[in-house]
Amino acid sequence: MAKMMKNWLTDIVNDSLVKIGIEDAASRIRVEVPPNRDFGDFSTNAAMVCAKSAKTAPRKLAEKLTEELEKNQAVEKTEIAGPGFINIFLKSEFYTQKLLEILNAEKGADYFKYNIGKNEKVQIEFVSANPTGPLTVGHGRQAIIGDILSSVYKRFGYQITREYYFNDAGKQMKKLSRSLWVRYNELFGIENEIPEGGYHGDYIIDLAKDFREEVGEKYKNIWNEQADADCLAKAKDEMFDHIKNTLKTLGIVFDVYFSEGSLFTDGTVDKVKAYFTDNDLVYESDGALWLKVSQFIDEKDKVLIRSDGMPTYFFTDIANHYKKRERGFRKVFDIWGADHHGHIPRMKAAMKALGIEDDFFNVILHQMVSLKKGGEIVKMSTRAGTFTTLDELVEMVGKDATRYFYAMVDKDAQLIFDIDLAKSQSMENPVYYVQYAHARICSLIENAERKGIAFKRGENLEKLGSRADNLMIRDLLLYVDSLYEMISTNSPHKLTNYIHDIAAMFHQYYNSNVFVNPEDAQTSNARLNLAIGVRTVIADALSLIGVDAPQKMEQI
RNA sequence: GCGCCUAUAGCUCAAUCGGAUAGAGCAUUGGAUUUCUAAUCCAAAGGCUGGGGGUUCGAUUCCCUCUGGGCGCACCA
Repeated sequence: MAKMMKNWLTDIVNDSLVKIGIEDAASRIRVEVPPNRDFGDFSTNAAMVCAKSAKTAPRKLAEKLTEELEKNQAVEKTEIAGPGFINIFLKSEFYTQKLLEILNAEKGADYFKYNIGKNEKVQIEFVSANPTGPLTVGHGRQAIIGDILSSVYKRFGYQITREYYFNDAGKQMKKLSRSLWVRYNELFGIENEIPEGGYHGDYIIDLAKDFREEVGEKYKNIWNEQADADCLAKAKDEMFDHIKNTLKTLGIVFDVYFSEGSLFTDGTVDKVKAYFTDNDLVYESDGALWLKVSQFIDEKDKVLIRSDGMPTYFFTDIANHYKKRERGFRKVFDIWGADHHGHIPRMKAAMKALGIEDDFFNVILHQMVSLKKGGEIVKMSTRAGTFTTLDELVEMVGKDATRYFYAMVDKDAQLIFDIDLAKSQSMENPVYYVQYAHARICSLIENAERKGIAFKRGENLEKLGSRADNLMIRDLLLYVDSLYEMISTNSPHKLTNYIHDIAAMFHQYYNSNVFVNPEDAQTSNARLNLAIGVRTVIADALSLIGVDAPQKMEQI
């Protein structure tokens, strides 16, 4: 199992601090990568942070600290800079030893594991679109965020369930079946109105044609319960197949598709209602049942059951989360678009009302996605049928670019997807930059074999040791750190940033170092080992992002 | 009116719980043994980090305020 480099070094720095008589600094000191590679391999702010309590000038304290630090076996030398930064250089032997660990790992994934989750059951719920139409580019964003986070949480030892929550009963589904029926009848020249809030999209027309093939004229001008049920079944099944297929093209498979309806049939909804009633958390007013959320947060009370007897979305979602807790999850993450953020406080209030632990319910919010076409931002609406679907997007730019592009933008920033750009210029997409680094290394190995240099894993590493070698390995060692940083902020873009940097480092290294030199087989082999270390990290990162790591790049 | 997110190079975005000279890609300009695959590399140019205050050794980051953009404020989901 890999160590997190920064933590490991922070411990070393802290040990040194303790030895010079400074305790309790562990939580405040940090080890970072300096902004300029010439400064050092790592740097720490320890002397600056501790100066006040030690009643010593930062640089003076730094002198004492570096003396202690240099006693460590891994440390080559230290330097004091600026207001009191301590820059640390580690020994080449340390780096080659670490490279060996990466190389000797039978599978990269095992070496890069870091078990902090302790097999805790965690659920990540995302997409969760009702089967009323194709997925939009907005759904795509949470599909990718959810999928990548799931993979990385798994890597950190959590038992992850990828869950899709859907409602295939309610009011919207009724409108869906009626919309289909209207379109079906149009095929016979019979005009009816698509219901208010119904579905106008072209995909309904396609469905209608299919439906006519299947049932002929059976429901021509006939609307009854049977027609409703058949239209609903047709629309729902087709839409769900379609959605699942879209997700599959993006490489996403859910562990559980959870039906909202089951919360009613298995008694969960009744149970939650009884709990609220018993604990005096609800009251009736205007014929509706209200939850006293105002007891918990600064908001007005909310309706659980409408005056017509139908439960609200709020209520079923409370039941959904109650059920999640009952199903044994210790923690859940819901990935929601920013348009749902108003829902968060009241859900938290409901969790409190139910006596569920504060850290159980978590929302990962992402900002909205819009499309740019012909230089203009396109507004999208599922119900009006004016949107670009996720399929269309994947079709245009491909799975890898779609995933990478969604992942690389901070979830808190709005994502504007420029369709024309994605279509016209593949060079625009940084995914190729990373993939190319991987392919380049593959071809290096091939080339070495052609020139009679048989690759020997883990040998000749003593030939490494240049500054460039050390820094390349240092960056590889920061991989697990970057994964950890990613899940501690739930931000997939940290990973794409990291791996882009690795690719850049490698491309630079490649241009100034010869890998395959028949006249110096030993150095060649050492560098090939380094290259394979890089490839291992890139391949692993790309697999977490869900992007292919090609052996060869097609030339443009 | 209230709440959440956001504002960084011409464009799309980074910047490690407050750190050193704010970095990449694309676009522009000039270069790289006709290659270990040039989807690469090197260099130049491009910034009062939306405006103004504050906190401290130090602010793109934290606080206040103003302005612009997105999204919410239902007996919709």
